[in-house]
Amino acid sequence: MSEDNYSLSARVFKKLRSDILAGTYAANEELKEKSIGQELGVSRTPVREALRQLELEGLVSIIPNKGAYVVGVTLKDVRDIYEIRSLLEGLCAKWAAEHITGEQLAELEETIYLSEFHAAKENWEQILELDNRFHELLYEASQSKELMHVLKDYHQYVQRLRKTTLADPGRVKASTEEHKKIAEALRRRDAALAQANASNHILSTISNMDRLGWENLMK
Amino acid sequence: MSEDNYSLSARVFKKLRSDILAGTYAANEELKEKSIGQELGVSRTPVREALRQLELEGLVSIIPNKGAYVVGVTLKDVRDIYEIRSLLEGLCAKWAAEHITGEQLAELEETIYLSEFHAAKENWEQILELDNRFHELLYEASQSKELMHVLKDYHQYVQRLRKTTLADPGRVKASTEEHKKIAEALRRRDAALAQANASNHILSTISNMDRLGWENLMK
DNA sequence: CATATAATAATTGTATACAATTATTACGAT
DNA sequence: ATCGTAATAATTGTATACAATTATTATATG
Repeated sequence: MSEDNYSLSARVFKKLRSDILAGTYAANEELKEKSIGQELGVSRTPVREALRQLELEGLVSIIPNKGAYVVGVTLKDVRDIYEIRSLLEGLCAKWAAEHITGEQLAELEETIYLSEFHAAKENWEQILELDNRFHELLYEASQSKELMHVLKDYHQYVQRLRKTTLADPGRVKASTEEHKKIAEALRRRDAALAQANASNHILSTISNMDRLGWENLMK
Repeated sequence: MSEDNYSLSARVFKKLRSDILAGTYAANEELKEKSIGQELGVSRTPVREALRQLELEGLVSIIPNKGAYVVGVTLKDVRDIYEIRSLLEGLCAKWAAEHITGEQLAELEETIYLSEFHAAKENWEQILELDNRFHELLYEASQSKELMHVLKDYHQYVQRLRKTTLADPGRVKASTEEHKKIAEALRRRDAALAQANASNHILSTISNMDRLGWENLMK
């Protein structure tokens, strides 16, 4: 397990979440506190805390006095989440249009500029990082704690897929163009346009995945 | 604390969440594991598990090795959540239009019928229960695990306010009419209309709260 | 052989003990 | 008196011990 300075609970939580999302465990597989603790070299206590958190995330189902079971993430789940995100990223952009600062706008445009730079060199890691940064900036600019909270959750959720989809030159180019349109609308303070552009941006991600074939993406 | 057969962790979680949402604790107030455990007559273990869960819900902020602090729910938070819900309940109704069964539709209409009955008698408790039932039925009919998950979360979140707003004869009547419109659209399998009606239903709840004055609602 | 039931083991739930970290107090130097 | 620092206390983090519950096995009975 990673050797950073997070608590054991937090590390177990991250590890399990990542493994579940990566499909390491079969759906409905039982997660026994003892065995997981042994695998990760920790006691049951941090494992229990992690499992309780995963239950709230909906990745694990806990039956009292019985056990914790993996709730698999299906293709439909991911699709639904993108549909939900489409609406919420739209709302986020709308609110961002009303609140974004010049500084934030400049940062936003910088991520676009850098994306084009790294796209030419096919630096997929940096591109993914910049894409994350773009969206996180929008979340902050929305000035809504609640919206930021739910969107960050979903963002984590689909992180694994994003790695695949953003390693495609064609999609990166299209995605960057969509980011540009969002930024333009924000600069014009056109809330409705920003909303539509941001919403469509997520919808076109879905189309792209349809094109690539979800089955491969989900492995 | 309630004497049902849930685990201590679950009971502490519910109690703390309810207290935080009810404004029992001041914003940024520190929640010490020992004192909370003593108040509730349990050890630190279930308290810790509850606090970790509340952190994920965004109701508590945990600083490693320091402590857990209450994240207050502001008026703006609640407003934002209703805006978010407006979009998601719309999406939910759209999907429900595509998947709802005759049986579910019948149940939905029954809640409307019973609401009118209890409205006449001003049985606020039953009305709230029926309103909950109406929305939960929609969640199920959407056939989307993810949408159901997020909507149920928000539903819990604003539960306290709903008690107040649904104890107003005028609002109950209007709300029931809106439920009727949603059900009608579902019966016609008109997804777009169902979406619009459900979305507007939440928006009119916001208007109603504006009318009543949020300050009073939040106490 | 199939089934019911008692005995045993395994697992989760909770409390407590100890370790690590942070907060508070006491005390001395300037 | 103020600041810095050591000593002490309080709090969180983790592991372990014990209790309660559930699962498994063994055994008896028809």
